[in-house]
Amino acid sequence: MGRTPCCEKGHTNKGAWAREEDERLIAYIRAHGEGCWRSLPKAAGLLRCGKSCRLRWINYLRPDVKRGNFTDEENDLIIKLHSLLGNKWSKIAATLPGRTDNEIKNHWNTHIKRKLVSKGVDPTTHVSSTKTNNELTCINQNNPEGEKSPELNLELRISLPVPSSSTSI
DNA sequence: AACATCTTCAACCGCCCGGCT
DNA sequence: GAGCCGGGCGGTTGAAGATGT
Repeated sequence: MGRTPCCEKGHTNKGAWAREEDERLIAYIRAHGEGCWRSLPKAAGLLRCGKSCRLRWINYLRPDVKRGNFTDEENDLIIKLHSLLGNKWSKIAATLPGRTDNEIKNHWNTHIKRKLVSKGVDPTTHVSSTKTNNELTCINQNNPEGEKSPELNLELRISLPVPSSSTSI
């Protein structure tokens, strides 16, 4: 309550981005880099709020963003990370180069979640629904935080990005 | 062919956190 | 230490396209 909105009141565009808006945003960021999102729209001549620009750039326009076609390896990794981290989409995205938190979140909600349910696995707890109540009780006692299902026997390694020739810019 | 229903995903909303004054 | 501000995050919405009847 009482919090000022993220951008000045007045007419800002909402909804889908027009090609011209994309081009303006790309051109501005190419020229000036990612700076202050709040002042960017005005500087770039866009009738958008800063948050909208940031989201559009990060999820769609960034040159290194990979879109669609999640591989089996990526799906497996997302499932493992979700069992460890829960809905920490940005953390999960950080381990998948070129993937954004928004895309992973969408992919989880539309594809992976359903896949797990069809296999009888609870997508929230990652516990198989075929477990008996006793088994579930044991699991919960071993894992009061509910962060990780022991039976998953995860082998997860998170490593820093390898400095490679792919350093663009 | 026309309409209804379902699915997908880009984008918005509001809250939280951390840096700055 | 307190308050403000901007950035970032996660949940949710709704338009557009796909599929079913």
